[in-house]
Amino acid sequence: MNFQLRKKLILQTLDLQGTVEVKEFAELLQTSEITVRRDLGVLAEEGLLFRTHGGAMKLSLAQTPVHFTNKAVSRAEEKDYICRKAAANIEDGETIFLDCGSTLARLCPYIKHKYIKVITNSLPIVYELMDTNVSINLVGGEVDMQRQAVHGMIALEHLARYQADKAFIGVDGVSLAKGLTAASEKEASIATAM
Amino acid sequence: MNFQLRKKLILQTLDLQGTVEVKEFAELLQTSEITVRRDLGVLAEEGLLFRTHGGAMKLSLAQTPVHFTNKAVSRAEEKDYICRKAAANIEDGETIFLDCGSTLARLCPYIKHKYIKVITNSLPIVYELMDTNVSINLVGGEVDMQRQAVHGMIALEHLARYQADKAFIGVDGVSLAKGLTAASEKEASIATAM
DNA sequence: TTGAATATGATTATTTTTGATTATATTTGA
DNA sequence: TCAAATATAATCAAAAATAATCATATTCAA
Repeated sequence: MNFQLRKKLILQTLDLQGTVEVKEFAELLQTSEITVRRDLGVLAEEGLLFRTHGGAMKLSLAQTPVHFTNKAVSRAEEKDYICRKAAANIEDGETIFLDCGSTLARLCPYIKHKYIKVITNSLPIVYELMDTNVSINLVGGEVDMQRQAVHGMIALEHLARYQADKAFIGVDGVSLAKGLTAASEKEASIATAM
Repeated sequence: MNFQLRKKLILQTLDLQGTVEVKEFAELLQTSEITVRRDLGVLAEEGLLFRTHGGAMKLSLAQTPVHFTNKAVSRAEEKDYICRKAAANIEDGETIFLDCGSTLARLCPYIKHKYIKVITNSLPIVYELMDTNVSINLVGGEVDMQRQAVHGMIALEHLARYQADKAFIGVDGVSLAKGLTAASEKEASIATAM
């Protein structure tokens, strides 16, 4: 019984049962627990399963649905710094465009007490600004579940009907040669429209 | 039964029932109450549920303002009955309008597995149908914080551009003399447009 | 055959998970 | 408002799983 075979069996069982246990597998494969652990470790490293205490789970089982409030933000400190700087440029009475994205969502705590009008396509922002002084205009159109934002042609048309004092947009890349860049046409078109 | 599995079960039950109790779950999961409490604590920390005394609540139920929550709990059984009846009339492939309101929001659990297209102005509905098979078109316009819905002229214009197979609308009153009535012009205009 | 590379197993610390216990806080009902 | 009932937090201890380390086999090539 070599690694390849064990790997195959582990993944097969996982696919069938959803979970496997180290003990159970050590017995089944006639090997030691530490070997099974090592196998699971390698497979987890390869992204083929989710390692748990005492065994492993199928990836699809381990994933929890993404919700508005629960996004583990990377570079949180840097983003907060940017947001404080941005918020300092927003004054009462202004109308501002807010793009979708994790950085922009973090802007909310800094502006929620201001008497401003926000036009946005981002659902997390709408939720963050619920029950605050900010009045919100939500861009309509197709809801992109993954990005938790509204996109598409209708959204662009909606934006075209409004005018704001300032726009705060998210970008995925910055370079001297190309300037600001986005990861997809969806995001780029909204940012451009704003 | 490890943490990941318990987590999965807790979230699943929460999604289905809206609330869970520590005692109930300790028995169901064959574990101690303190372990369930710890699990709920972790999940609350991750922003996946709202912790209550003695158990936990679904975020969408807990987060909504008092007004909405109160409406949501009253006559829950009757509303669920209506929703089941309504859901039975929705078939895969259809496009439906969904009005805002507490009754309509309760329809979501019954339709989330269907392959349909929903056009709505209700934010709780968008939230409930996030990460489901349903594709959502969100009506744009002014966000009414109290109703957690989009209203106004732009919303009506947005609606006018779409056509659906069926519309499910909320009403505040029924009488032989006046027919269906709404509590405000805002709600009435959206329902009429749909 | 030798020796290096790899795989496996045993042993021991260390970490994680869980449950028991006691003190504190919250809820509920009179 | 108060007191009983209930739930929770805090602390500790035990059990289980894992990591780390080293030793032993196995394989493969020169």
